[in-house]
Amino acid sequence: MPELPEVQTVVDTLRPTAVGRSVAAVDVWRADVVEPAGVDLVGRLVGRAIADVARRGKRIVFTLDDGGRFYVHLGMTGRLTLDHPAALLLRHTHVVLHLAGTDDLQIRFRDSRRFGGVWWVGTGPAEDGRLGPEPLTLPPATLARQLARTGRAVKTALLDQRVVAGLGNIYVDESLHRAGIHPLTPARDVPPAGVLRLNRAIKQTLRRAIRHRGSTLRDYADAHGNAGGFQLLHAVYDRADAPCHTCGTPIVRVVLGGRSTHFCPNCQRE
DNA sequence: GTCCATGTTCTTTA
DNA sequence: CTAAAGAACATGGA
Repeated sequence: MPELPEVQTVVDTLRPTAVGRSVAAVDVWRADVVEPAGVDLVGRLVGRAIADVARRGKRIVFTLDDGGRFYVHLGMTGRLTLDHPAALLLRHTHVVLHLAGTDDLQIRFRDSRRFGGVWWVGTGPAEDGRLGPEPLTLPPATLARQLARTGRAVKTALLDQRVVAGLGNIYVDESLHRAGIHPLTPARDVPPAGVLRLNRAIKQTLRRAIRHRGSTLRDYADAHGNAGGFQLLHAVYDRADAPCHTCGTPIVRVVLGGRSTHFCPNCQRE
């Protein structure tokens, strides 16, 4: 569910309230969503202040005032919300951070499928060695280099977080449509002009989605519980058989790498 | 009961 | 090593 625009929106709605606040208590209702297994999250967090909340790829990275870091990944159905203590504790709420202060606000992590979780990173250098470059600041030459490394379908390559960090099924389909590139094109066969268009398309698509606070198809909500609005502006995702907004040709849905893939057969030629 | 789902990782197979 | 395909994880909605 949550891809870069959704994660960025959560960070943007969480940061103003969370930064500078101390953690008064931590409830871990399900220890198996916390990694590495057995880490003392309560001991690491209680009494510390939150110095920063940021995004890296699809991760929501918290930095503490002692340099300690942990991140939340929302998986498919995860939510990270700010709640008043009186708010009903909903089913599948796994971790609750109690913030110090007169309002006793809480940051709650809730995830029915539990593909997401909380990862304690520690105080060492940022451990994101497996993540590729950030798409919003990606130079075209870097994208070209990343794509040249593989002959997989460009759609599959862009879903690989080691190639570019933050894109998921929605925004890969949307970006390829905007760039006029067929999703099955082998990544290394995308011509230089196509890489330039793709680089622009990815940035434009993501910025526009962030402006509309992400896409809510089912579960996604920001830290205040509000849904996004970008799903109403999708060009191809979840629009199989509907007319392409550009040319009217029915959008095609195929399965690629086990993921549904949407494209316009007229605007995106092989 | 069936199929599908915005993500990631592992196994199998080539 | 590459990479494709499939399964696995766990839950809920249609």
